[in-house]
Amino acid sequence: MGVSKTQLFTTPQNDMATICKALAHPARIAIIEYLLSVNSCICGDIVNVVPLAQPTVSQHLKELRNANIIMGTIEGTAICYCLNQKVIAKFKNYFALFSSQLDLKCC
Amino acid sequence: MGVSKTQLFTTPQNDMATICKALAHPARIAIIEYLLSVNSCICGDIVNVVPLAQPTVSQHLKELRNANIIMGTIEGTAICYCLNQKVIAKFKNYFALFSSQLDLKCC
DNA sequence: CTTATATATTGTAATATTGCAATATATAAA
DNA sequence: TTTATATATTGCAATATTACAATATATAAG
Repeated sequence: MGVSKTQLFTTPQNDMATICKALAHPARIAIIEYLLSVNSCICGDIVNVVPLAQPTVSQHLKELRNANIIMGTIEGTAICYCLNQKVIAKFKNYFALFSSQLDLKCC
Repeated sequence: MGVSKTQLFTTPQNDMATICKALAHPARIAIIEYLLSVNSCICGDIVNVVPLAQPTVSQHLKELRNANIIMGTIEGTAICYCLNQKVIAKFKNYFALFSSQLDLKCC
């Protein structure tokens, strides 16, 4: 039907899927890499970092905001964007847990 | 247009986006969690673990296979599924790098 | 107030994803 | 060979995603 049956899964499962979905596009990966590379919040110029049209970048930023991966605050004509450390850390811890369980016996 | 402009981004960026996309559904997260919980390869019964119809589960397994996150080998009437430790580890290391860079000065 | 700049929203077309019934395939058991 | 079991594939409808032109909004500068 085109709609994920989210109600059939646990909240943590849905949470992880939501974060992954927000990262499931190279433009959004590029945005996050840029935010990490400057090691601070940045005001403006995200549009220049991503090789897509301005409305498209704005749309990708919105998805990252909706997933709580970044936060934006208005700063004059520009908008200051920051990573949400909590969500990124949560994500990292989840996969650290994954890989710590990865001493499988076969294959 | 509905197609991601992957050629505009780097290979690592596209790789990460591809892995995230494969994990961007609670059913696929559930499948991976199950594979981790049994701490081995499992033959059969994945369909019983996910509350969706058999063809739908088969489709989700295919996507995980295409993204190289799991591998399946035929074992009689069943199929043995295993996690691909390399890809999971790559993913984990990527986000470990992310979080190690997360000592931002502001926000 | 007017103009320039930065970002968001709307509308729309192309394509992808999700879910499942129906069906196919392939091996094991009888 | 026939039947049962496990998994995959096909076809289709509903919905979501991606991209961008056009337009809107909002602040700063003149």
